[in-house]
Amino acid sequence: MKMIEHGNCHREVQLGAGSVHVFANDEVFATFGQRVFEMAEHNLRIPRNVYFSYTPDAHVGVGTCIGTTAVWNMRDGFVSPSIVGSDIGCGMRVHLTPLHRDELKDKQLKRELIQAIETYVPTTERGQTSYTDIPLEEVVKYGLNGLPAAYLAEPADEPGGVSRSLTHVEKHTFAFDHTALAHIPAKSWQRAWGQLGTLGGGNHFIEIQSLEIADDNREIAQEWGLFDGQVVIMIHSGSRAWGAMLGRDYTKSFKEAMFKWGIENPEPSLVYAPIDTEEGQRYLNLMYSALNYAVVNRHLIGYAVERAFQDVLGKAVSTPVLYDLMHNYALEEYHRNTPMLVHRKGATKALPAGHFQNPKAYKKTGHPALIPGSMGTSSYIMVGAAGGAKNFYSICHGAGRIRSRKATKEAVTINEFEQALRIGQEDEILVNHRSLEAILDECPQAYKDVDQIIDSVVGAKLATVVAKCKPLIAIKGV
DNA sequence: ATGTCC
Repeated sequence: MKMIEHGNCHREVQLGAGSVHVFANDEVFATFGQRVFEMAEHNLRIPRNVYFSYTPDAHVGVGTCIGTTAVWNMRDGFVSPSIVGSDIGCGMRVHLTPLHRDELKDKQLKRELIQAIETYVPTTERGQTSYTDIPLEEVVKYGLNGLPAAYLAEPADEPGGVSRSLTHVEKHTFAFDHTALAHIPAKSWQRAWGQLGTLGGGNHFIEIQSLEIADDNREIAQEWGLFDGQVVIMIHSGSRAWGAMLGRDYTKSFKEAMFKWGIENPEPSLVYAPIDTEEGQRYLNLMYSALNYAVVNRHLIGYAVERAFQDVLGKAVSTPVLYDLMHNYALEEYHRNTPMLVHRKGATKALPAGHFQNPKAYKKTGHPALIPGSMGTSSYIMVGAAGGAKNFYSICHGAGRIRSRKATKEAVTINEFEQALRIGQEDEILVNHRSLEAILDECPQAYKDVDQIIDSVVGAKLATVVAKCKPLIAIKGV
């Protein structure tokens, strides 16, 4: 394998059709299997690629690895539903609480919190929305701005300003050509309506965590309203069946179009089309609808968790949002003075201080980049560094799987899972599931060591740590 | 990821 070393934690691996930039320390790089590079090689056969990279959490996915950043010029580029991935708009959200972890020591209190959260956020039923008053059409068209005003009642940062719910998010509305919505069957509308504000399964979660501020970033932490021992709410969810349906349908229609155009690729699940085609445009427009859905879905989960906190701890508890951002999408961004389509599949944008693309609230510091660990290990709140420019400001999206779901179920016992959650010990992580059997494939042993992943991102000067988030409670769907 | 093959 031909390789150029670009300095700490950054290698450029040269393959037949182009190069993949890999951001990983030596230890993580050694875990990258041959199939990951084969996938890069196949993805790089998509014409006129401008940039292709892996973050340290990269692992094999359908058509394209999770942990990919792939860039084309808007003018002559390609869009790929496979590089966006199936959970369009999947992402992270953190809400702050005024509580210190010492106020959540009581196990009974934590159990009450779990129960209260589960009354508002269905984790076992598939489509049991508690928001029957919310019109889905407004949500997919206008995102957070499509919600009834009562759901955006969170106070503004400045007197007379707009709700933090609209200012402390990556984007409150993704605008697009709504005529594309006419292609969506009634059944899909109905299913997605029934899922608004629900968590979903797999790696999705609600966690209650406590913060450890990083010494080097105390000023930014203070600016963001973070303090040592602070209890925060971290949410990981996506666009549910709405995005899954679009991913499935467009993979099929792109495949037919590729056949028609005579485009071939050795990767059977990798589909793509020029941006400037009817197929490309229709997919992009509907992808925006899924981004709108996903942002609203996480917002409603956050809204519900606040109600649960108030039920258990009193009405005075308020939980303002810190930030909401995604790690699965393709969006137009300006890089090198050129409009480009940046695909991120399991990759998180992390802009540094002063970058023009930051939301107003975070222009000065850079925006928070929210990185989940696995159940039982820490998550991280990071901030982009100037060195991130070389990777189009992409960092990791989590620990990254090291074992498939099937392999995990075969390799790890319930007892080992319990040990990883420190069940029965002082710092035990409380889980909503009575039996861990149903979520065994989500055990910490299924994931890479998140600290090695973070070390790689910091080592490559892509971002720095603002706070480490230690889990107190983990709520998972099935 | 997804009422995971109506």
